[in-house]
Amino acid sequence: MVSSDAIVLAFDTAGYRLTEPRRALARLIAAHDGHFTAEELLAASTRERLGVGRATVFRSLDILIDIGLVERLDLPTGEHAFVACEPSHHHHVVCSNCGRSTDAGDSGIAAVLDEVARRTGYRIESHRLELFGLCPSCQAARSRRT
Amino acid sequence: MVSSDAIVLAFDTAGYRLTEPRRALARLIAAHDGHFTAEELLAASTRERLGVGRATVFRSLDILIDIGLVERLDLPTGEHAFVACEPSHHHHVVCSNCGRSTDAGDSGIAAVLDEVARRTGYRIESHRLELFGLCPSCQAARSRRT
DNA sequence: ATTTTTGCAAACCTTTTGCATGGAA
DNA sequence: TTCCATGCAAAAGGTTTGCAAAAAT
Repeated sequence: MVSSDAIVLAFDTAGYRLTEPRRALARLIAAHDGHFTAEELLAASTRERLGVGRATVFRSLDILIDIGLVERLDLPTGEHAFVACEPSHHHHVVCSNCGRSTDAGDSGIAAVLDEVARRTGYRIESHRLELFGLCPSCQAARSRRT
Repeated sequence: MVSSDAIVLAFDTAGYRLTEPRRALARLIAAHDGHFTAEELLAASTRERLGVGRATVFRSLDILIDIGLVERLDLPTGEHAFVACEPSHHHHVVCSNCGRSTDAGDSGIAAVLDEVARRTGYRIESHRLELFGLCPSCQAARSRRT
């Protein structure tokens, strides 16, 4: 969970101005505990009459991705979505039912990268790992229903 | 490397009709050894005057993804691209310089999935791993130039 | 003869851009 | 007061859809 303040602070630290639209988006993003699309963010801002324009949503997301506070996801459907995250490691498990996401830590991925480099001769520069599945509470809900 | 014939055969096996546009696309896809976008495929078909329409390109790619002969990639830039692949394992290393792709095998990913499931409690249903880096020949080319 | 597939063009959806205005430093 | 950021609306991409014609079975 990333706090609204952390996002605002990150804008500041990175040398961006603290504007009302950015504060508003920080709040909206922090309020989400799962992934969200740009459109959803825009819709939320419209719903609460925050008056943040479409372009600003995209521009802010770009900045946040740059800063490392938001990560872009590509859902299995091909849709683009985003999740807020701590600016360091980089893997999430996303619940395919409720959309909530959880940090997956390293879990041995570094070793996989080394192994792939060894086998293929490629010099690995970047990677993306996206995991989808049922979170514990959706599993429970599902078995309750059966 | 996937052959044109293998693709045509796969259409047949899966119960789709063997049409001229599909044969043509099979040839074009097999001719690519790196990743390609839908637009590039369309451009290639136009260039060779194969008269395959845009819609058919997208429709055929959808089918091939379904069958498992083509995989959708999301490049670090956010662009959608595709690669032909054997219909089983599922990881590629893509050269960030020339676009060529190579099979990365399993390399311990199954173990990572187990570890993530154990740590997070999620029941992992699917995952996507995309690796980007310099292929051996681009590495060589680069060091030659310095 | 029947059913699938196709090409075309238009519709759609998402993201980006240009530019004058407004706000932060 | 200077420069960055915003909103708007239009443009640009990329993908999908409706439909009548053409091709495969």
